[in-house]
Amino acid sequence: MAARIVETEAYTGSRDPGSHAYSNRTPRNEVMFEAPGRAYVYFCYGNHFLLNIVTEKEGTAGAVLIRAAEPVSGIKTMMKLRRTGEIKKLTNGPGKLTAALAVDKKFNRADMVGGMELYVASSGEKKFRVTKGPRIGIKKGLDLYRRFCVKGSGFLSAK
DNA sequence: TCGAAGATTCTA
DNA sequence: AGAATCTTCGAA
Repeated sequence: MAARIVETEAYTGSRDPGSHAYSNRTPRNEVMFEAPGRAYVYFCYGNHFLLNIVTEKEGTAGAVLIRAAEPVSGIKTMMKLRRTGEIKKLTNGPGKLTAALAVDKKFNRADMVGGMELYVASSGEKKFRVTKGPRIGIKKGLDLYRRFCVKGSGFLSAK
């Protein structure tokens, strides 16, 4: 299965109050300080996994949260995993996205560049507009406009 | 060791 | 609008 990422949010380390890596380096956010291109998967609210991609060089905390995507292939499988028949609800939220792609804790720290099971690749597309705005679902760092989405996509997160 | 908070989602 | 649900972190 594959999906086209349409919405992301950036989280940096020490300067970003909304980031997990803001205060201290802990076992959980450890991955954010490691080599770029890794996956940072984190379990939240007792029910949901959230998928991030580490972006900054080793030693500097930074990651990009994948908030929403547009299903491209393997849609049947995703519907099974998500238990819904509506394509638009398959991956239009960070927790839903991980459920649809079967991403869980075992992918934490996984290589997303050269990885086999989970990886990111360029679609080659260059004709789309990106809009930015305040991030969603957090209470700190709202003054930082680090949410980026593909303008006009019908697969953006619900909130 | 305990309590509180959290980058969410679904249901009533 | 509110609950479900559980891991993680920081304080005691």
